[in-house]
Amino acid sequence: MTNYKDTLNLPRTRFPMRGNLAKREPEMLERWEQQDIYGQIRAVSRGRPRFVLHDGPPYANGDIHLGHALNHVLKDMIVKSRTLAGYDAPYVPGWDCHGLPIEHQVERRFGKLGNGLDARAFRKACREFAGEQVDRQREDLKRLGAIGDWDSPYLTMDPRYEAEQLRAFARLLERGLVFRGYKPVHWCLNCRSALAEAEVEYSDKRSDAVDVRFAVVDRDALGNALGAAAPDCPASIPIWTTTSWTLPGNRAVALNPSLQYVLVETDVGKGRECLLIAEDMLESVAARFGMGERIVVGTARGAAFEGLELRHPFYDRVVPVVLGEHVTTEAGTGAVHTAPGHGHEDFAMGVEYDLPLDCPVDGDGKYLPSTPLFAGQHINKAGDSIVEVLRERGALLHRERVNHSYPHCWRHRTPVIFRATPQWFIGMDQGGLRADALEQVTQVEWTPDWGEERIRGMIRDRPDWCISRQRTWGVPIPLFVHRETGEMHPDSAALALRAADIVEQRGIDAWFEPSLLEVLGDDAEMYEPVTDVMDVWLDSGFSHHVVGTLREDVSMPADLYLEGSDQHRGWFQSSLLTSVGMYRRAPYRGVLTHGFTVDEQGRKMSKSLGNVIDPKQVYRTLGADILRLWVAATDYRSEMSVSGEILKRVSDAYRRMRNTQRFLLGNLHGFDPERHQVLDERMVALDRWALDRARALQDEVAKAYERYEFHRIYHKVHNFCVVDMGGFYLDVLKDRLYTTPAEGVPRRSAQTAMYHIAEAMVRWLAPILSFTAEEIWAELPGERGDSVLLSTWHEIPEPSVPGPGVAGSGVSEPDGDGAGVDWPAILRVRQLVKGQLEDLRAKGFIGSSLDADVVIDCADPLAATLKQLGDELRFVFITSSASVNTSLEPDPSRLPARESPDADGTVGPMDGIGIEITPSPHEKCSRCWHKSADVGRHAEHPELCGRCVGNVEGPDETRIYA
RNA sequence: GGACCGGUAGCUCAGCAGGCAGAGCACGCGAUCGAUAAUCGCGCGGUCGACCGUUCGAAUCGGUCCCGGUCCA
Repeated sequence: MTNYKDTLNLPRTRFPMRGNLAKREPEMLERWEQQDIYGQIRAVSRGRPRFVLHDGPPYANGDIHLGHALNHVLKDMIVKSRTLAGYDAPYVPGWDCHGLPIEHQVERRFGKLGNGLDARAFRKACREFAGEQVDRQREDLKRLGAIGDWDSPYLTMDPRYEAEQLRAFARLLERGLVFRGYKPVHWCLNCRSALAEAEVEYSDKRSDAVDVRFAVVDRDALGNALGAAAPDCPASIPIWTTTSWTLPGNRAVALNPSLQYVLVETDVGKGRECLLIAEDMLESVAARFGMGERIVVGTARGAAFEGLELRHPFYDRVVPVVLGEHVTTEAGTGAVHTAPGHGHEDFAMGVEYDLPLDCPVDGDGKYLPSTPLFAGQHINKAGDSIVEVLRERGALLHRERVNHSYPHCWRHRTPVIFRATPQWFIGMDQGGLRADALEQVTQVEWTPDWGEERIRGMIRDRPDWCISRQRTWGVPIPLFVHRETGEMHPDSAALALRAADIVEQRGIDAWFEPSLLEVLGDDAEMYEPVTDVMDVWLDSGFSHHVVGTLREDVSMPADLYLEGSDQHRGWFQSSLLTSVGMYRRAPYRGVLTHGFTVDEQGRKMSKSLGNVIDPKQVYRTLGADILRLWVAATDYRSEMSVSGEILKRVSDAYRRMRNTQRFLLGNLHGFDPERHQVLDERMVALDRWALDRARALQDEVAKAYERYEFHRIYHKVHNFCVVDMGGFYLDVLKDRLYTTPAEGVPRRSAQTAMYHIAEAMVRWLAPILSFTAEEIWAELPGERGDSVLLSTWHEIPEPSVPGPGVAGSGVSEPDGDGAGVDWPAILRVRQLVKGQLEDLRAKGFIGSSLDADVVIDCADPLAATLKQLGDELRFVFITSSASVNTSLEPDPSRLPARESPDADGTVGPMDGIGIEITPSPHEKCSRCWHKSADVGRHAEHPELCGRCVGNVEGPDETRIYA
């Protein structure tokens, strides 16, 4: 017996079935490094329309977590897909290097500033620490396959960056946006510094809540306000507060002008007295105070009490009743203790009523020595003494512990306080900054679109931006102030520019050196430099200007900023405000946000839940491509779930796509696209169909990339591999590829289609599965560049000559696809045949579908469609024979396919069709495995069918349809 | 406490100009041993978060609520 297997063209490829990514990816990284892939991409992209994705700098502290990985993979997929779409898409990564967390790390190593290191050495240590962190993070991000200018990222601690930041700041000074203010700011006792809104987060805190009497000085005045007689017992307005430590700073009690207040006479343990309480709060207050009987003495709106004098509970001080809309009936008594140095609204009240602005608390949280009763005590420990004093003075009504939401330092997670101190601000309403920013917001494309509403609300409501920090590791605020008045130097902008030049040459330490005063010339006597540094949000916020100025390859405004949705309050906002402040325009044309990573149950990742997924762990075991595929597969607009199972599913999908490519590669063996392509009238109809499908899919894929809808790409490409390719086209193709002559048109036609599909698909995958795509690229036949990342979308050819169905077959061109063959109808019949085959298989009559003969009984036009394929129909069904019987009369009610009501391309049940499947009675050809009557007819090849004899000896088989 | 986003099969996602619930994976059974740690076929699987309303008809429109997430206070 001859071994006919040698006469077959079975797949051959070096491309392994399994990716072994953990091992192979690092090799690919090395290759990219050697060939300077980023430089090469820049070179081939030169002169194309530019697309700038500007990187938001991660903070240079700690190893990357899944959120970083997700963010950078998304950015990388965008940059790569834009490159493939024919853009010049540079990517310059950046790092945020100044700030408190790094100072803490350095303190941990070397001790607090002054104990171990002086300021200069401290800054040097910070710089070194940040540098190490950048190196670590950079290696991890590169390992994910992200391509970019990793060798020269932008670092906010680079002296050129710092200098350019100072110049940017000078521009804000020029525009008059910076001022010095004495205002309450969030103050972290651990940082010993002011905090910006964005550095504050709210969480629950347990506090002492007290109700305090503010005695009415003049009962007659109270009576007048109520339009009633003056009460004949002690009267007071109770306030409720959870921050009793601010009582020393009290300067007023605020009522809501439009709320109803009632004066009730009652006894809560100190004899008869009158209390003024918001009507809506009366019940809850009564319950809290344990009021017994009570008599309503009078009622009036809050407005009636304006200016009423009250006695401070423990200081010899008379404070007025003031009116504010911020007073609500959510909690308390409807009367709010007001300390202008300790709160926003309190401050506003102070401005309105010209109240003294006290802040009796120092930066460590201790009462100033000048504070009566509490001097030197720490506010966190003063609670008991204050309560004691209140009790002594008969001012305490009630005390309890409450849980409430309270601002915390987002670095320390400790409660912050409101404290009035002199600070530097960017004024939101000076120079029209707020209005301009709100206008610019509308010019930006926000994705998802609710981002616009979110940032608009934040800008509308935010207070002036406190930009000064009393810290060491940061860019100095380049201002000189008058030694006596504290006023800014009149030439501040120019001086800041001089300072920038100095910093550029000598580093930020130069700002703190005595020689700096030289820039002041004659004014050196009268002015001194500010020693505060800038809020780090300003560092990264200015990156649009700095990177745009320092880098020729990047132009601003950027096309896209892409960060987690939390950056609406962070970087998106700081960038917008600085850009509008400097240039009156937004720094970005589009802003895209992604959600956070959560576990399978949708829970946030946390160490305590034990559901944290470490990106390193993933790329060290499954490979970075799997992580990247997960990112692509998940709709990132809301939260993104990850878990072991999810990653396993993703790995399965990966293998599927990998193997589809492997099959294509294996069967492209011996195919030279230069010489072997069949793109004329000889191209087999089914191959035209496959090209049409690929072309249609490519349109969708390109569109989805354009819209950053990666999960659609994942599903579509995967579906294409499973359904169109594996489930149909490639399955059908096997016979033709394996059994027809290697050089013959039928096989070359199939290879032509597969070749273009592989070329197209490797590019679809490249932005996502970069490592794998590169591996495929290297195995594809034909001349090609060093890397798939240097190419653009593949142009899938359309055979120039109409296919077989069109000319005179009598069958009309149905869909415009498949060259005149109604493939959707055929696929529907095929589906039915598969079902029938399964029945027969279950009964044990057949194993392989090639054991069967099939007869389709139906009417026109389906019959004509099927008959059109003639003997080749059997290849579509992968049966030994397939024929069409038209014994059924045309019957409109049973018409299948296109004419039936649901024949809009969907595969539905088909009436009016009979399928008869029988085991083939014939011998099996040992070469092509079809069972055929003509097996054995050829004396020299007794095991072969006639078709195979031809394919082995000649003449070649002809294929027109399949 | 307020705003916004999400809740469709075990998993990832479609469907959301209202008209019989979809795909792929997973799972089960079977086939192939010429994609073999692979491939093919068949099957299984959801009261579309809950409730109420509009409608002849709602996953799709409106309302309330629950759960998860983000942001704001």
